Amino acid sequence: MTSPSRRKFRREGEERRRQDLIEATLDCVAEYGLQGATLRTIALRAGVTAGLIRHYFPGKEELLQEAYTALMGRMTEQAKAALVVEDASPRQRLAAFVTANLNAPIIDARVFSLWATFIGRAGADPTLARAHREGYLGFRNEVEAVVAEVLAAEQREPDASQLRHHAIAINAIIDGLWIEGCLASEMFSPGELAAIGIKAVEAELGLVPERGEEQ
Amino acid sequence: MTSPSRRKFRREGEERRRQDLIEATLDCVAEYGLQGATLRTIALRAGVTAGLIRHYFPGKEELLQEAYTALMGRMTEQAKAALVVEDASPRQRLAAFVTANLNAPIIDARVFSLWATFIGRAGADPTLARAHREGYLGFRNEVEAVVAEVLAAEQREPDASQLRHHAIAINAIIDGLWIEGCLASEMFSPGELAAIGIKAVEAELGLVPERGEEQ
DNA sequence: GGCCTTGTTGCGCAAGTGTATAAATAGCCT
DNA sequence: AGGCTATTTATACACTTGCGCAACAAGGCC
Repeated sequence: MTSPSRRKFRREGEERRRQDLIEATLDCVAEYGLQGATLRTIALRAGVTAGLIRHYFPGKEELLQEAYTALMGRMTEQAKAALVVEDASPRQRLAAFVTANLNAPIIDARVFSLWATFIGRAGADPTLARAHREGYLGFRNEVEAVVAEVLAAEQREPDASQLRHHAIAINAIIDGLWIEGCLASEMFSPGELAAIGIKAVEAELGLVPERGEEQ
Repeated sequence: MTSPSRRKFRREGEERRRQDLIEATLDCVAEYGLQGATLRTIALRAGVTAGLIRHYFPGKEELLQEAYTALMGRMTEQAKAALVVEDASPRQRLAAFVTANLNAPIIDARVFSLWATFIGRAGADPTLARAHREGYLGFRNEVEAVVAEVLAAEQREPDASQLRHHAIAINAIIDGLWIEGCLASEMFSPGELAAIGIKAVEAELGLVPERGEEQ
């Protein structure tokens, strides 16, 4: 009676298993890199055996694709969510947007590791390149819309080219600070990155400091 | 006489071979990612057979380490080189620095792919993390020095904290624009990124536009 | 309760991996 | 020209990889 030691298991719903497998994949990529994210490692993390993966995904590549899509979706979703602030002036919304993007959970070493690992393949993988492009443009368009509101509230009427340049610059400021925050969070005191970001963004837009702000 | 078909080869100097192998490694990582950079692929690219690699490097890991070190060295060297401009005002040197960092050869898809691939492992590999930290701080200190000169020339006397914040912000602006330039160079007209960068940097420092510049 | 579907396991396979080591030969020294 | 030596090739090996497949059992249905 000692021989038939087959592993016990539970049947999970399809959506649940797919979610778990995708999450396990992201965990493995973040921790061990693309090379360390093997089917067996992923399966181990998800609490199943490797063979099961092929029951839900045609192959490893498709699993990675879906994992990256899920990651990007979550990132842009979180970022944009910071823009919906009730009862706030355009300028306050912009500041809240910057602040949200320069604090947890968007400043996060794991997410950064994932982003870098995947984006590094964008040059060779057109699918990744397009995914990034869409995410980036979506993000930038959101920024541009808020910038337009902020400047309108200041009675200024920038043309399309100026608006675009502002959006590109502000996007760069946020991205650049985001990277540093993720890579070396202990080098900055809490809220410092957000403060730097807000000042830089407001300087870019030529906004005068609000009364009560120190120079 | 037909049997002894052994591959012909040339003996190269040690330094030359090491350089070639490192370059081949970077090529493979940029093109196929860390997982695609196998010893056989690297050797093929370098025009030798796989076994030779172990004659120059203790193992694959050491080869990758040296390749990354070489890459970082080249990047920071190029970036800093843009700062040594003769007969120029501090403000002109800062503008030249921004311009140099937002054009070829620093804006380059291959270099970006390499940077992202390696930096994605920084979270798990302390060696990489330290290498980045040193490169980043060196870069930022250079920026801070120029900023100090620029502000001094404007008769302004920022304290250390303000100086640091300016350097962090300017660094972020350059990094953020660099990424976008590398990932989607065709989205920007030539010189556009540099123009955006210079304006953003000068706004951050509160410099008034030079006469002759359009708004 | 027994059956039936299918989610899940376990194992095997061919290809590819990094490493080790012996055999060959290119090129310098004399 | 001939030999010496260290660079280079070639082959072997143990291991991991993604994938295919057949057996198995969990849980709903009658």
